[in-house]
Amino acid sequence: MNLGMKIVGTMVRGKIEIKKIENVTSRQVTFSKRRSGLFKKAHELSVLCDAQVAAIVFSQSGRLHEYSSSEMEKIIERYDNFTNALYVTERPQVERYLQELKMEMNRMVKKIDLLEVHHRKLLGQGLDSCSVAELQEIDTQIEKSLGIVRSRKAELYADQLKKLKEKERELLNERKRLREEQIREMLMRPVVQPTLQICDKGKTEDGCRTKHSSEVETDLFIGLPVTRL
Amino acid sequence: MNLGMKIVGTMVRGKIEIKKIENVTSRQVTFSKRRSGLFKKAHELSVLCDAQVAAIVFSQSGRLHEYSSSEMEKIIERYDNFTNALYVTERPQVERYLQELKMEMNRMVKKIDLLEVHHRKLLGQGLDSCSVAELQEIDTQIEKSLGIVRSRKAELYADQLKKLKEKERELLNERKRLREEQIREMLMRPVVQPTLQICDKGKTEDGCRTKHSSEVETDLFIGLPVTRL
DNA sequence: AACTATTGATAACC
DNA sequence: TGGTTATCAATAGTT
Repeated sequence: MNLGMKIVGTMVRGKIEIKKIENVTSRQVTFSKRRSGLFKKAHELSVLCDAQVAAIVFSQSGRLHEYSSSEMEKIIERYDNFTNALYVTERPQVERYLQELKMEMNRMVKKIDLLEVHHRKLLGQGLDSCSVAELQEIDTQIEKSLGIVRSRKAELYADQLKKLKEKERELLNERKRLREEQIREMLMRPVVQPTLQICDKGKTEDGCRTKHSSEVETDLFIGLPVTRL
Repeated sequence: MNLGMKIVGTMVRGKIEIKKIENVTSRQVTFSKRRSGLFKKAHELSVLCDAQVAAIVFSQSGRLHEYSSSEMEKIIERYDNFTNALYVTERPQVERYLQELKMEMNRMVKKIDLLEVHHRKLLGQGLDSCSVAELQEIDTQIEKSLGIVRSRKAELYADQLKKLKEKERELLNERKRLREEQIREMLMRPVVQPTLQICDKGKTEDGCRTKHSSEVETDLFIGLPVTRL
């Protein structure tokens, strides 16, 4: 009956290209129809196949439309499980944890403040707000500390002194022992040795030179014999 | 050609009831076909109407199938915005935030430790690990602090002293002023007053008696006239 | 919002 | 799975 009204050409009634509908009214109508169609299909799928189905649609105007065969949050949570995202239901736990962290930080800030105030007072800063009684207390405290520090210092000095004395004694002993050994060696050594020469003082221009404050009258030169040109 | 094969009764080919398909194979086939149909419809909706569309489907076997016209996480995030849930995509942000908090806490812990160590040293505790140089430094610091505290104390004492002296002077001035005023009042008072009588010395047995070291020879009696019987 | 010609989807079957 | 077809469902264009 409507044959005469048919639009000429290939564009027959009902067939459309899948591309954005430019006519606003037409687009809105189509959106409404197809949206309900989509949700109907989603529902049928969920029922027929016992599947969990969710569909979320934001219209161009920004309005939210949704279908879900069961609670949407449950489905998104399940989806998140699959995609390793943060669970929606983790929120309370995360928030509790954040709360705890923040409280802990507050405690620390307070502790730092207290410490710093006291610390500064011990350093003689920010005393303007102190009463005489407070000042007296700090004075007492500092004096006590000074006493402790000084006695500790004295202790350390005494220790060091003791150690130095011990070392001195050791060194003296060592020197004595070395000197005795040297003399013994000199006396026991055969008169002629290949790598050992007796030189006159100051005659070596090169090589190691060892000098002992000993009673031995000649220096000993240890090493290769000096080649004289 | 297939007419003879038609299922008898009302259930003609192509028409089905929307209820769970019990035949497993049939259900799987239907699921597959309808799922792709759903996604196709979703896609067409998004293109035709310039909408943001997402579809999430869990098959009964637990497999995830999804369609989204743009990034799924963006869509879910937008959805969460509407429903006041924790954004799925917040996870990285939350984790970064947690990291920062923890680093901040570490910094604070270190600061507290440092402060406490120094603080204890200023209090003369835990000096065992200190070298002589450190001890000397602490000694110097403490002595300096003691100087500051004491000068502050001295300052406060001086202040108090000054204030006391001022008060004393004020009190003295006040006393002087009061006395002078009293005298002035006495001198300026008229000689005869209804309530003022001149009496002979010692003659009044009763009433108030005021005695001034003045040149006035007679005493002044202030009060009701004595009734002589 | 309702209508209907037409296309699109899909159940049943292969 | 993938293809075919009869049939029903969806919907574009219209009222």
